[in-house]
Amino acid sequence: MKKYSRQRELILNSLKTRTDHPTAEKLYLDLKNEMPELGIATVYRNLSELCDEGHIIRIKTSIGADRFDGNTMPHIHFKCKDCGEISDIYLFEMQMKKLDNDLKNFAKGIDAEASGSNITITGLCRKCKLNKKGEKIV
Amino acid sequence: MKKYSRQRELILNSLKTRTDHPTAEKLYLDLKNEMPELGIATVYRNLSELCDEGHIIRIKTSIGADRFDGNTMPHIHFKCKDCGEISDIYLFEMQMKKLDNDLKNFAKGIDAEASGSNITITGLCRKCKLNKKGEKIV
DNA sequence: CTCCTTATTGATAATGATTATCATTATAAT
DNA sequence: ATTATAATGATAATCATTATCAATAAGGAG
Repeated sequence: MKKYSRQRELILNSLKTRTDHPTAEKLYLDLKNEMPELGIATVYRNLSELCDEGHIIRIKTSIGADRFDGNTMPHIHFKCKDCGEISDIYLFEMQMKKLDNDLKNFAKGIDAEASGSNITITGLCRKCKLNKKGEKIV
Repeated sequence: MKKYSRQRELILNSLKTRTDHPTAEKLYLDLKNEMPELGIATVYRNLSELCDEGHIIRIKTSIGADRFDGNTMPHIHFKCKDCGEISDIYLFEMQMKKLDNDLKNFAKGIDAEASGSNITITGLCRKCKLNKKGEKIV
């Protein structure tokens, strides 16, 4: 039977309230301030469980450690090629439905049945776009 | 200055002709038959380079080692939740253009500039769908 | 409240995947 | 041929994550 734990609540709560997408280690270091006895294994363990249970989302990146996202509302991600930051992109319900429908049809094309999807757009974020412009001027 | 190497050619060639999406180790083991002196570090090294140069694609999976895809034609991936197999889904030019356009617009929504994307649909592949049906009958 | 079962923890060892190091070898220009 | 250096292969090192396990904490039952 599942038991309550302060650690798990802290981890989930923290992920639900912060809007960045921290790695397990970043989250561990941050939470260690609030709960110094916290162990890093506990963080990894709970993050994996919370993913399995669908309370949070694991984001694989092409380099480095996995990131975690407490926001389970359907959304897609944008990763900046320059600064590496990952941002959320929320779609309007209509857009999301259309996209969902498209993906389901693509899967049908190979006789498969879609149940989920993972979309990451890459490119330049707003900040890095501005930086690039600055470079050209000088 | 870039120099030719038999190993790199073998690796790239192999990936271009096979349609599965092998891990670095799988590829290494297969190629070791053709070239017994091949080292696994060489495989990892060349795979990373070939990715950087855009000749192949790295596929991150939610569990286990990265997979590599010699097919750089625009396409998306389908990963079966049951058997873990990764298949290619090719879109018609029209579909692809529409999808591309949609993604570019989503990025614009956060003032970002899209230059690429990574789409993986998850669900049940054809084979595993049939297996599931078989289970229910018995 | 106290006892008891067992889920969960934290420390750390182990693992898996990948990258770094470095002496040796292969490539290509002179 | 000679030479400069890119690339290799063996292996050590690193990084991220999971497994192990004794100690602790949660939450019934009596």
